[in-house]
Amino acid sequence: MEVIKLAGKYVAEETELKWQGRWAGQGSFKCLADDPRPKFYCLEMFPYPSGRIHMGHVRNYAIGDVIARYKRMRGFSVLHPMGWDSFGLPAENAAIKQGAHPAQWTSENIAYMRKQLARLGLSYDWSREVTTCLPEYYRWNQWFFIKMFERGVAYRKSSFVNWCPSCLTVLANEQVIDGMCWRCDSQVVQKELEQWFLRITQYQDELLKDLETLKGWPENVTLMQKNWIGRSEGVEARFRVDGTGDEIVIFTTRADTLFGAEFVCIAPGHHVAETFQMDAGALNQVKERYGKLDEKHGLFTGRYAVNPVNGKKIPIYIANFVLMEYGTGAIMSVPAHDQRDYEFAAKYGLPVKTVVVSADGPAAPEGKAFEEDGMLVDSGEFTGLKSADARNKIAAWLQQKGLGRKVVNYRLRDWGISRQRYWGTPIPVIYCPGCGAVAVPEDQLPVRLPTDVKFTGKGGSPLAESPSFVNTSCPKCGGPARRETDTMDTFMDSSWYYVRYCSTKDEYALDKNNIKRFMPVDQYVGGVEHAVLHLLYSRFFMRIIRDLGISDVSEPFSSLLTQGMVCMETLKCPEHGWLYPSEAKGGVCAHCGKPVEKGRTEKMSKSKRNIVDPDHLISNYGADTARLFSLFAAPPEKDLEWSEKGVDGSYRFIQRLWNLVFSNIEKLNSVKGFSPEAITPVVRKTHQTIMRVTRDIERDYHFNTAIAAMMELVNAIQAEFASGKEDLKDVRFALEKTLLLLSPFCPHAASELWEALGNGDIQTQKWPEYDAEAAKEEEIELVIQINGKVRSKIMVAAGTPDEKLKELALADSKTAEATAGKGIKNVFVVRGRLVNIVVK
RNA sequence: GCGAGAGUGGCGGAACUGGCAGACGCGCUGGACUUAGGAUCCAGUGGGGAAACCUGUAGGGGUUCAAAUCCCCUCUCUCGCACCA
Repeated sequence: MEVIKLAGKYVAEETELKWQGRWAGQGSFKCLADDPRPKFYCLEMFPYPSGRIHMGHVRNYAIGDVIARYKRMRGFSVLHPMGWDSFGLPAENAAIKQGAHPAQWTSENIAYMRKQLARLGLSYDWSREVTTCLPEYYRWNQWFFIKMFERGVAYRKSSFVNWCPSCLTVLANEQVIDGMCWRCDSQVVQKELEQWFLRITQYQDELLKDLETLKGWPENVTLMQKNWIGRSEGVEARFRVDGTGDEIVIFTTRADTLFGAEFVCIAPGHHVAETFQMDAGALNQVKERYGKLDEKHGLFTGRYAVNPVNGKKIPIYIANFVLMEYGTGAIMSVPAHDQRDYEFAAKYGLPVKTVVVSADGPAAPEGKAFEEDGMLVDSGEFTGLKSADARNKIAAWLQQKGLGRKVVNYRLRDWGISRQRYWGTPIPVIYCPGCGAVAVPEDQLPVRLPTDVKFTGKGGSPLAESPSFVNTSCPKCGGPARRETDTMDTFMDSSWYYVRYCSTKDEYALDKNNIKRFMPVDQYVGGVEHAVLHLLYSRFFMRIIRDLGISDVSEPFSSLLTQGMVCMETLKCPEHGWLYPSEAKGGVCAHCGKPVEKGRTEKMSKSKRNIVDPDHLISNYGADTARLFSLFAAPPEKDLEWSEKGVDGSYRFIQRLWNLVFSNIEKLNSVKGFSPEAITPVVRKTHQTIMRVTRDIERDYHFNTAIAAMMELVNAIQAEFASGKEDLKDVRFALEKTLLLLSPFCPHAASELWEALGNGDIQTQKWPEYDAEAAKEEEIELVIQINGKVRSKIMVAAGTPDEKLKELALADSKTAEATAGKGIKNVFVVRGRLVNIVVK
């Protein structure tokens, strides 16, 4: 090893394995709850164990690891755990395809990926590892479910659900994207099933309001949650159905347009629709187009509704664009002031009555509804009021007459958690013919997944196929009973795992003291794709945990960093389609020799084949390079474009530093223990670099500029050596500080070089301090502008007063040249930087 | 359609509260050392020009002594929501 080093060749693997072995052996990253130092909880979103990590993981975990290591050096007791979000469909699909049991498939994947993470040198406390598919974890999912069931937060109802005919399961609304399954892109259909729901809507106001307290979250994420919750204030108004005793309750946010209602539209599933005698075929047509975006379809019911404000009889339509799930499933249609109603009225030849006019601004363009607020006309006693005022007065009027009331509506719906799948947490409920749905008693938890299940992939819940699982006795009356055979949405698992990490594997899962010690998470790092799903469910769960008296915390994640995607150029062969980079060497297709077309840069994905395998990357360059490049190529929140050449650059930087140390190792070690005697340029640069790196990390983790600063310093050190006039004490000082700064980014190389300088373990070192005085330049370059254009630059002593700067600038020969014959109108001085002379 | 964000060299990206545009890296050009170089080191590198100098941060206008940064308009791209009444 020594020989290799002296030959000036940086060999990453050897060094990295050495340090990884040492850290593991010493338990370097164990976090103890009774540590007297202040805590810092640094968390990255745990992965689904799909088999191998991808570059997105590398980036995510590199970011988190730098933060964890930096905070350790800053004197925090850092909790930095890792685990596995290990329930879910792929394991089951693999079982159907390959016959391996999901448990086996999953644990093999975990074993492999754990090694991959270790190979990256990530500083995790593995004694807290969480694996959600293990009974010791998922029993707590069941426990939470029971607690929610007892409190009425978990409940059962029959409802139309989003059904993916390919995955053969129910999807949450959040998992339906443009009418397609989020996982397999199949068209989602509606199916009626008995389902378990969690009453997240009970917390909707709080979840909305507390978004304001999340100062450490990116605004776009809180905004997405806000829109998702979708609070809107309006009124419900009751429209009597003429000739029957029925009523249709509509919801509107525009009570000011009530006098302009020309018809009423109800959703195809609305209960009043069933009372009407209608052509079944025509009704079915509307139903088929329900929720489809293309065109509006309606069916006149032959009935009329009575507008409560003016007694006007208006036709009732069943319309495909009215959603059953939102509001009351019925609307009043005001074609003059709502674009959708306008289009509907145009299609079916219905009247358009204007009741709001613009006070001063422009009227609506021809063929469009006027949707702005304005002043009321033709609205009885409310005529002449402004919209906002009218909304209040009309609402009050309705309320007083018992014809309506003010309401607040939410877009958010309760969370359906039932899944007709095997590889998830069994829902701990027993159905007894006498007692109904009964929760499994706590002391009988966990309800384990049975192992005698066949994976056919055909319909229904696999658990129903296991008689030993299904048949049981009622916990209440002891009579024969059946178990619930659905399993839970896997988002349950990830909604509270961060709480589980607060205790080690051996400790009680919900230890209050541990949770108090570590919660909330100080820094959470993950992909923006979880902006609503996982992050909203977690916020909901934390409140459940709070209300169960386990914690005082409401918000689980104080600060959130959403890292950008890892992208790469796509390559395409006209004949063979997408190509891996290795199939396109030399710009031609490896299969047919045709020139390769370069496509646009897109998120790395297997289907587009624009991927880099972390294993290859690490075996070619090492973990330090992989980490360094993922942090250097872009700031964390932005997308990162992967570039092989860029990786070379990062590798070369480490190598340069490495060579700098080892080719001067004896000289450097001859001054061990000495400090610089004066503030020489390289010493000053060192202080400046510490300042910059610290600032860049503290300011939203701008690692890319922090790394750039370190590169500058290394370049400066190199120049010192190259000059042949280096002061050994100074360069040793500079190198040591560089290694300390670099150690969170490239921990292995930094450790090795630190040790080579005779310094022991860098892990135990503090983050370096800088001396602001020493960082100050003695001389500054004063920029002299004439009329805003740079005309000259002169060196002046730092701290020169403004008056003197002005004098110097005016005395400058180039200034004289440029101002010759022109009168000086004004002179502006920017302290210590610039003088701008304004001439005629 | 609504909402959010972004547009800077050949490329990824810098530029703190308006004050030298292009840090750092890649690429490229020239040179050194070499049997060799896709290694390493040195120098150069926004565009135009021999030079002084001119010009330049998507496009157009404005504020200012001074604008990538602030204001208005236009264009393009990315993301989120999308018949939510």
